[in-house]
Amino acid sequence: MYRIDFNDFFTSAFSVDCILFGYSEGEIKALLIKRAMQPFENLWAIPGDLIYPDEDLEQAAERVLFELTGLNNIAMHQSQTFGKPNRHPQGRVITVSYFALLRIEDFEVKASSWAGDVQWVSLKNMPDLAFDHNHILTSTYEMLKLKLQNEPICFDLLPERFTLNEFQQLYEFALDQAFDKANFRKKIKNIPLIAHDEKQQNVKHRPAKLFSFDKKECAEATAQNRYTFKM
Amino acid sequence: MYRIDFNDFFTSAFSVDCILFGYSEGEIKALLIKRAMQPFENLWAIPGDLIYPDEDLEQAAERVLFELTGLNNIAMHQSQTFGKPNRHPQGRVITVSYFALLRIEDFEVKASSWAGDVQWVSLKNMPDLAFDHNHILTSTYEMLKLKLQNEPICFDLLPERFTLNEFQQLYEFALDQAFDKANFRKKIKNIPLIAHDEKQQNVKHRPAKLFSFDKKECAEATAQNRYTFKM
DNA sequence: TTTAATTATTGTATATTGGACAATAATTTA
DNA sequence: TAAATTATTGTCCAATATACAATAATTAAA
Repeated sequence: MYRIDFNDFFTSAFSVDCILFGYSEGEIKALLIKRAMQPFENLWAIPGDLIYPDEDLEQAAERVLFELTGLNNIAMHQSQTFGKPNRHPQGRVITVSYFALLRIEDFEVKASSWAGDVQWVSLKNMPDLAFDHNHILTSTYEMLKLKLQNEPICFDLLPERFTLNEFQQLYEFALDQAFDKANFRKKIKNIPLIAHDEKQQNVKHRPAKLFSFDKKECAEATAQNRYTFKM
Repeated sequence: MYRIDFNDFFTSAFSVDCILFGYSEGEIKALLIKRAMQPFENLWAIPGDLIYPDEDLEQAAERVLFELTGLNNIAMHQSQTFGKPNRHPQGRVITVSYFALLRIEDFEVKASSWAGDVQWVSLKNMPDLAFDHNHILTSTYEMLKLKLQNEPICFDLLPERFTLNEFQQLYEFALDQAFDKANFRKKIKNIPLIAHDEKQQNVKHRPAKLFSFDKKECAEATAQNRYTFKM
């Protein structure tokens, strides 16, 4: 069989595209940049970058996130890989998409060298994006919904201590679906939470109790299939 | 030895690794090859190959499958992408894993140029594999279980017409879990099946009715979240 | 201090689903 | 014709889900 030389294969690049999901004003949004360079100059796009030759994939995703937001220590989750031969006009670039969930209020985005403008855009009002980014965004949102219900990623979005209402709202925004308060609390009974004595501050009504996530117990439960995040 | 040039990102290669899952004798197995070349010569490995520069990812996965089994028209499903910088001793190779479900009896595997031997190996009896293939295999099996319960991939494994028992056995083998016949039939009520008048042939007992999968109705139902494959 | 307003939290009654198991039906083989 | 085998359907009880109501805790205004 005909085989081209091994080194001839080393003519491609790979990139990560980082989809940052957040919610505010009752909508789930993605952080987009306005491209400051060709190709697709001035079009909105998912922030991403080529991966350095000695860099791990997840490491690259976290670097892009840091450059854009200054945020460290946010876990990025792998979604899917996109590699149609002509998806990038300047060469063969296969891209791995990663996503994270963020609290929009928690930080300020900074335009970086490769981004002229940065903005949170509602998924329901998405313009035409650069490259195949509309497709990547849609697929990754599906993956978010799938993983949210099968892995303990919900806690990446919440602050260390949170109220059960905040927990519920996360599901409501992400899945775009309303839940009954009382029933939601029943469903999460097998998710290991730690109840604290501490309460919400500075609210104009009865303050809610604060909870945190029991990571140790959850790791055990996960291994034994004892929890579910299915709503 | 391959040398990294930091100024040129186009110095990496991509491969696909194809995990073929099948079942026989009450066990779920993966098709492995014995490597006929360096590196990891003589070790068992997941069949895979570098992606040609003008080749789509899925196309590459299907090519590898065809070279190994002679099978066409089998849908390959993307699982995850693995890219630790040193996972391949000869250079930076990022690999995208794909999987398919097959009926072991339906075809004969052929050793190809790059495979000295080919064998179905039970997941419960897995030796040390080449590269990071044990890790890839484990992750991909988890993805199989996840997707089986969230997407209509179960029908890729079954023949066009199948009995409800065959349908049930697929779940039992893939998830490694037994189900009650009567209850299984209740659970699949929202999966759109077409009942035929035709029956099983050449069985030594009451023949079962044959069913097929209503792809059109399922596409609609999928879009509207009206079905579930959750067991 | 009292009361209205607001939200948190818990409870209850009913409907729906899940699981164990039994009953019946259809076919082949002796 | 009967025994054997497997398919298919039904039933009872337990568990879970859903709708909705009741109670509790707190703030703010009267």
